[in-house]
Amino acid sequence: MSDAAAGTPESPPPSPWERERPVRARVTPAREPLSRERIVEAAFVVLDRAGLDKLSMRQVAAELEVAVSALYAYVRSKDDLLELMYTRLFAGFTLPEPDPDRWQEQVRDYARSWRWRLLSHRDMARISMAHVPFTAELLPYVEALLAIFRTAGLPDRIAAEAGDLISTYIDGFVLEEGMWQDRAAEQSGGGSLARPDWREMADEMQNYFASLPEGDFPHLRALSGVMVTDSSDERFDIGLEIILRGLASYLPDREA
Amino acid sequence: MSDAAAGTPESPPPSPWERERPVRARVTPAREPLSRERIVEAAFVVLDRAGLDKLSMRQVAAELEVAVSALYAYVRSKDDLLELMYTRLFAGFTLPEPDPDRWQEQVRDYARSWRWRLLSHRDMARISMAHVPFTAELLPYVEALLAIFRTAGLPDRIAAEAGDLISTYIDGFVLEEGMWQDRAAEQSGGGSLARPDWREMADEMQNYFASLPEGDFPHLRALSGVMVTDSSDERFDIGLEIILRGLASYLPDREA
DNA sequence: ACCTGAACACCGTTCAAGT
DNA sequence: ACCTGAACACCGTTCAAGT
Repeated sequence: MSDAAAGTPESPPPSPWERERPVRARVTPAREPLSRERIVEAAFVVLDRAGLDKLSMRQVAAELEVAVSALYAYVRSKDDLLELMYTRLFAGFTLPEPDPDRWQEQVRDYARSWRWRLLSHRDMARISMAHVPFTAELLPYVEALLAIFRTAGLPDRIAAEAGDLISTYIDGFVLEEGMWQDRAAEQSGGGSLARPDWREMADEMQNYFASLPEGDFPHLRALSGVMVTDSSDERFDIGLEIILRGLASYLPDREA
Repeated sequence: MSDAAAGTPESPPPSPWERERPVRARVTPAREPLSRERIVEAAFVVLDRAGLDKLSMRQVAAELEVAVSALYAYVRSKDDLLELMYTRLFAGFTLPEPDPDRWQEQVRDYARSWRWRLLSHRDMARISMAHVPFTAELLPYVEALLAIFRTAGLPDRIAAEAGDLISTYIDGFVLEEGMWQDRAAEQSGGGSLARPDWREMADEMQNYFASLPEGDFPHLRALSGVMVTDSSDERFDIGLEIILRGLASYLPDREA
């Protein structure tokens, strides 16, 4: 049917309740209406406060002071909500124009800032691991990363794998970071307001390794000092460097 | 108190119920008693049938034809059970004596067989990702892997990171494999008896990439043929090779 | 249009009670 | 000693009903 055929042109006739809205007789502060955005926001609040294992639709609803069932008008399922959170973590993220002479630095920058994003919300790496960025909203990021690898001159099969490899590395690394943090938190305090006591845990772990029987665990004992360090930034960069060197080995020899 | 002080020497007096056991008047087949081993076994059965999301203490109990509460005499919690499953996946796993001349092959063998172990049970990679092999039972495996890297001549900081990097890669790769399988299964059948239709899915994904607008996704389009292949074995080996080459770059130059 | 209340079919964990 | 039954405090999701 054409536009002309539809009786009222721009908008459908207002429903009885819509008509009453302009009055704005809100004595009580009248919360702003629900929306996907507000739900996702509340979900992040619950996530940071309680962790992924306690992130429930009911808790999100409570955070919004709304009945649980109300959420389902905006969100298909809990899985859907988690995917929205994953997608939102990319918001405002930018990848540079590929520069073949600086591809390693560009990948390093990407990896570091993606790690920071993951660290900005509790258990975010677990959510990230469970998703694959092949949705319409996220494909541009995949494209931009592949652009860096391909422009650098990596063979196609390597470039295709490189994105996956780097992403898995980042997610996996941050996931583990989170596990140590959780363990430190539950050890030192028990409650939610316990500060991680990160350093104390690293010391304890080093003592654990160092206390192993010499005959059975020579290598673990030897590495006890470097296995668990208090600066995980350094450990992150080392793993990243290993991957970058591996990738670089596939580059056709470049002449000056 | 000494042994002599305790009235009955070897064993405590039998309880009333223990006393009745020798009669063996079992008309009904009388299930063998519960044990950690039996519980873990049942958990694997439930896992393979229903997946991790539906693996519940109640389902495990049902599998054993026992009340849920009975499990808690053998297992501290569901987390504890998952850890036991993780540990059991290592059972019988062996790592070779480190041979500096064959370290790359040794790591390849390790990675491939660990991947096969993960693939032997549904969602096992997700369970693996959530754990760290620093328990008393699993430390020998960590030691053996570190032995390969250190004996090969890798610097300590690199060797310490290498184990983590490889393990994360394997878990992450298999995790993703599982996600594709799940997606293929729910697409092609819906029920539990649906065969994955793996190839069909790969084709569909390739078409998806190939159908993207040329201007916006030149690299994804160019790589559509290699991003999703029907043989993930090959993709696994490529990622592994990238890591191995990166590690090898830290080796002091070896003379012939 | 937008939200609530109640219900359904599940969870993990505890604990008194049975044999 | 070993297990059961019932209870508690939760889940995700649906759907008729309210305004």
